[in-house]
Amino acid sequence: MERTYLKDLPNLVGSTVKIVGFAENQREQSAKLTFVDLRDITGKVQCVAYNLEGSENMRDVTLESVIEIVGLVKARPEKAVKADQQLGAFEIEVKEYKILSKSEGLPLQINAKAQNESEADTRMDYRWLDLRKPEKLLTFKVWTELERAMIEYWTTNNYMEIHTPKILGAPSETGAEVFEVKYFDRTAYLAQSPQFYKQMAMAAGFERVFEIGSVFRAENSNTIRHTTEFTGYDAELSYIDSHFDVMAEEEKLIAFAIQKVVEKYGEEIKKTMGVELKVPTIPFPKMTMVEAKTILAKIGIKSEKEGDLSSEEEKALGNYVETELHHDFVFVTDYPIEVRPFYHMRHEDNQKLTKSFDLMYKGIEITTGAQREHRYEKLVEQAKEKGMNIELIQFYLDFFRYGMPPHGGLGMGPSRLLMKMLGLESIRESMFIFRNPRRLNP
RNA sequence: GGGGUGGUAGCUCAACUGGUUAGAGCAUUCGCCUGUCACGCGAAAGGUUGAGGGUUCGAGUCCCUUCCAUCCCGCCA
Repeated sequence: MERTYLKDLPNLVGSTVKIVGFAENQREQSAKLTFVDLRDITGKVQCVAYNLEGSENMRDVTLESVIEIVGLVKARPEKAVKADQQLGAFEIEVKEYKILSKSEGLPLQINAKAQNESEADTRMDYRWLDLRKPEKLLTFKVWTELERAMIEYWTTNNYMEIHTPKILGAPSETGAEVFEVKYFDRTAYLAQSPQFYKQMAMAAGFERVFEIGSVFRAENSNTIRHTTEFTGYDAELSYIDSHFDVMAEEEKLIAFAIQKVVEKYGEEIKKTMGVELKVPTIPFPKMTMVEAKTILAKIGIKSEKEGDLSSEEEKALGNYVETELHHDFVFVTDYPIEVRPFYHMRHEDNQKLTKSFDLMYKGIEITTGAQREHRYEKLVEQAKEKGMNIELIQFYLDFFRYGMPPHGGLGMGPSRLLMKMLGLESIRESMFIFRNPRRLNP
């Protein structure tokens, strides 16, 4: 007998079906009558076992056990439906059931009986149980659609997908700290970014590339928006005139992807998470760092350091953009060279400023991008000025010696984007499995 | 890495100024109950109060050390 998804039950009243899932709740009404609420990936249904012969009448079903039920789909008695808020107008009259895998006493409470959600640390220890909650599952349905839409955007706009090595002979120089790994008798590094290789793709004539891959940051950061290993979305494109071309691509990409998410899950997100997800308008607001600082000064946020935004400033700017410009996103451009890596291109008329940008979303940074310096001599000069070990990065500099198109690109953190899209309280909630400086399991 | 807050049963929490045997709900096990839906009723089991040291007649409670968690800052996406 074929398994039936719970969402399809309303069309199957009167027929006998086989359903499978987790036992979310169990109510022993008597020795002869037991209710079990079954949950699968599409929904929930109440299953009624009355006086079953040759079994324990579902009294042996512990919470979260995996069970298989064969039963009759019935409209629920009218009285029962009125009283019920949680479960639908249909139920299953159990004919037979099988416990496929019995659950022990749970280490955290995951059904409606839980008065408080378990602490984050406990939930992360038992992430697979935490994720059984339908609202947590939704995060990853949304992630899937977001990523699918971005791939659709990229592939229909002539980007090629690449996969670059994560074990590197030299750090990828994003400015972030790097993990060392033993590589036979040498030291290798985990990629902080596919930066060098997506630029190599430009040298290879790919013109436009994107990559979805893991990035590693050896930073002892303990905040709700940091993690030591996360998925990065990277894009790089050739023959641009400036960083504005990169920003134009990114805003189209994000608006397209969010639109797809809203179309598919907007209602469900509103219902389960209480968040009204808006499709952002194009173009996104843009301002230079100097302009951002001026605005912040005007609204009374003191600047802690020149040429960069503190997290307080990022939040304040996010609020300002939301209330004054009615937008969730804002590009901040023209960062000074001190806070940017050597490969960012500088303005022709101001060698102190880079043709770079960060994209802020609801007060946090989700992207860094720039036009890259593609002229070999200039690049070497900037690397030296930054005190780079030229020998160590010569393999990268060589990409620029035999003709390199002008290009630029960006790196985005989807887990941060998701966190803000869905109003999650921490980045660990938007990741399948979370890593921080201390957590290596599960 | 710096700072704040916290750590009590499997989970979520309680325990007044230090005071007898550290409690409750849920979960688990057992008993009762034909319509519950956070079902209800009864019972059992469950604890080195994160760890180590100290003060005291007496420490979950006060002090020191240490570990862990969490939030904020820094770093960054």
